[in-house]
Amino acid sequence: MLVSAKRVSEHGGRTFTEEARRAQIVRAAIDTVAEHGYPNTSFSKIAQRAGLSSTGMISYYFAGKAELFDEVVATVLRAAEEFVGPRIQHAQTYRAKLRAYIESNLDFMAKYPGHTLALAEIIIGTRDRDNVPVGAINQATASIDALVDCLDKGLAAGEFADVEPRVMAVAIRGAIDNTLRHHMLTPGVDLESYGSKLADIFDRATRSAS
Amino acid sequence: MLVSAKRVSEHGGRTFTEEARRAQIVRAAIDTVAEHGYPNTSFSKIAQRAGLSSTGMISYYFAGKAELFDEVVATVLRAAEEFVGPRIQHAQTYRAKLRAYIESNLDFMAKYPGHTLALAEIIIGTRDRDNVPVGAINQATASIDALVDCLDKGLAAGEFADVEPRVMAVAIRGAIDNTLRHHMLTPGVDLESYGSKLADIFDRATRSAS
Amino acid sequence: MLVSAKRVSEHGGRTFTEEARRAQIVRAAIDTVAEHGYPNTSFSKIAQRAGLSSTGMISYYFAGKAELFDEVVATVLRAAEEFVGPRIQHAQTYRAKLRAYIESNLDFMAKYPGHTLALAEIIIGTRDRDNVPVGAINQATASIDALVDCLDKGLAAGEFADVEPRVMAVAIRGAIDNTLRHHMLTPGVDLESYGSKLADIFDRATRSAS
Amino acid sequence: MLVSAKRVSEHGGRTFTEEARRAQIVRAAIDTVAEHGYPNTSFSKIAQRAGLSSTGMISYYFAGKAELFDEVVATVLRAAEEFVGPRIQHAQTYRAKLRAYIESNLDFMAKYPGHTLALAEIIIGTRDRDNVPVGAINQATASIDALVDCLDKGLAAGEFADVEPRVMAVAIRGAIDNTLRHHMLTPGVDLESYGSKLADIFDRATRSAS
DNA sequence: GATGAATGAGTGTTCATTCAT
DNA sequence: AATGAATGAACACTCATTCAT
Repeated sequence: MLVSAKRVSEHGGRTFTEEARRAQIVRAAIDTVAEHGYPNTSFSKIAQRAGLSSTGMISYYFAGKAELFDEVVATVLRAAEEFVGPRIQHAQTYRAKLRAYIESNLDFMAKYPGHTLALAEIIIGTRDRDNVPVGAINQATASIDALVDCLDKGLAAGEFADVEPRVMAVAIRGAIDNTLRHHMLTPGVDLESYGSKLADIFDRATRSAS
Repeated sequence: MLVSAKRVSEHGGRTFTEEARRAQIVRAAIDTVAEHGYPNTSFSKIAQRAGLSSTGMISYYFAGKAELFDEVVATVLRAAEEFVGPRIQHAQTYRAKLRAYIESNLDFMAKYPGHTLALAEIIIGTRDRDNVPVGAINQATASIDALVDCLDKGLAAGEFADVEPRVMAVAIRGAIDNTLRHHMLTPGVDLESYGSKLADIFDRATRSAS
Repeated sequence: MLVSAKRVSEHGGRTFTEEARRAQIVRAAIDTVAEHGYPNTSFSKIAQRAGLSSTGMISYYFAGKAELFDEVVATVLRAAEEFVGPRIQHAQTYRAKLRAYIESNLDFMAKYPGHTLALAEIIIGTRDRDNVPVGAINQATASIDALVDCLDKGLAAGEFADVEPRVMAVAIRGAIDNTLRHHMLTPGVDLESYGSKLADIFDRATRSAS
Repeated sequence: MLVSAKRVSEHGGRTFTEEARRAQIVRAAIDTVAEHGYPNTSFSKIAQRAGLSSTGMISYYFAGKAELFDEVVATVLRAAEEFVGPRIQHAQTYRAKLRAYIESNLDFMAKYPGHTLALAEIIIGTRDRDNVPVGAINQATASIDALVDCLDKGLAAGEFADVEPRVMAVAIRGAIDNTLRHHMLTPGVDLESYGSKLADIFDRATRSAS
């Protein structure tokens, strides 16, 4: 049997050009959601931004609306993880890891505000056919679980005091996301300086009340 | 000229039945958004839930989609304010007011989870024709501003240490909202117990690092 | 048998107040058509302009859309006839009557531009259920017939030369109506001065070519 | 890159089939307006007549109602110009040109009564959002201006006497259009014979009163 | 593999009319 | 006699998806 001339990437047996097209569409989808909001995002707006002549192309490359936005979410999360992950791992103490988590998240937002905004819109707006916001479960819990894990270990190591890890993790994640939202509405805000201040808040919150 | 037999309420010269219908539609809209998500909410879904024969009825009572959802937002915010306001005013110190703010917000969410969920979806999903999420600005800043004011006064009174009021306010609001979101996804969570724990977190965060 | 307390006018057994309401609605309809055009004229626009609280009132006083606009047409034609008729009758020769017809028509238009505009829009736009513009037939032929009659008699009296009455009548009527239309689009035009010039044209056209 | 297999016409980068569909829809629109009148013309009536499965197809090929009817007007005017133009240019004197204008206009109407009728309805019925019948301005003034120009030149050449060009032009145009209207209502009329008689009228009207 | 064309259900909104009171 | 409320069909238009080529 001959090997196919078209090289196939590791992603579900797709060719390189196929993968490139998908990436192009995903990028256009991110930008469109960021600009128009998820409810106002349609295939035709995405196709237009991607420079495609018809919406049929999108359906050709993605099985449906759900698959496209799943890929969008995955893409943004992957980018965020690549940006944030190393900085957390590089930190020595759990307290330092917590600070790195908060600050690097805000740095990522500052660098890719559209990505983060689109992510939030899609996660909140997407539901499966049982009306359960299924994408949200995966993503939100994944992000939260990582934080919980960090807090758990820090507690065990005696670095944090008086912390209920899950409550704290949910609060931190919400604080980070809301900071972006606040930033989008009041453009004067400097996200980077917010990072260290936000980190300060939760640094203090994880100390004993003394 | 005799006084009209139809009694007119204080709301913009509308009759009682008119006001009742509007309230009925607003209620149905809240429930529909909470269940299906804002992007999947249509007039026909709302009409169906409200037991109306056609979507035309909704257009008959509301000038447009925007007016309906403006009223939804206003209704939920009014309810929240009535619930939360007195508890904050009743607290004596600013530190106590902060705790009351957090706890009563979570209590409100526990009591009317659909209201709060719908509110968040609409605020995030609604944009004006310049793609600016205009409802969000009004509401979000209003809620944030109230918190900032409380923190400012507490700082002046020497009750809080090391606080940058706006950063802190944004964080608190985000933590509260995300707690609801987390609660919706993982139904086991007890919102009321979360309230005091969340209050603890920000109580500690507003103390001096010692 | 007792006489009804409500006085009844000669118009199909309607009371005075009824007739007043109808007149009020007809007036509002004329203005609305003149301003928005016949295709954009709806009962709600008319009701609004007439100061009525609901469109139901219009349906209450008029059996349907057709009856309302029939009355509008009749009203405008009656007004025009009252304005134009005496001036024609007062003229001594048929040539003078023709001039009087043209000039007084343009004077009427100058005085009630909305009426004439609305009339034209409705006549052109209205069809019965067989798609025949039925109102138009009645009105247009009535107006044309009067002109034809005048030209016929003038011909018999030897005042006009080389005239095919119907062709001429249609041309005159069209010239008059188009002058109004032209006036509406280019507001600088002085309708009154146009009247004598238009009369000159057809005065010459009815002379022998010699 | 290879040249696309789909051939593209010169009209705004549209393909042949696209252009064909548009023409088909425009044709159906003309017929529908001629039969039902402009106010009673809807996308669904047009789609039905064009043999299309849904009104969505029309929106697919035309950006909106306005674009469709703009194209209808342009199509009819183009056809009329192609029909009328050469006959006017072929005439040697301005007096002959005037006769050619009137007669060829009526010949066109006799050949395409639906086109002309539809044109008149759309022009009269269409307004922009300031209630200005904008299409009318362009078309009516264009047609009038051509006539005015002819009369001006004829005056300068000493062919016409005692003529106020604009008044005369408006009268001629109105006479022509009204003749069509009259013809539609009373089908016995022979438009072609009307043409020479109408030309006679304005031929006489442009001679000196002697 | 790629695409332009087509589909049909769905969107919010307006319409003239009816009806119970 | 008069009216506010309600109706349901129709409106122009957009949607994600399918399909023949």
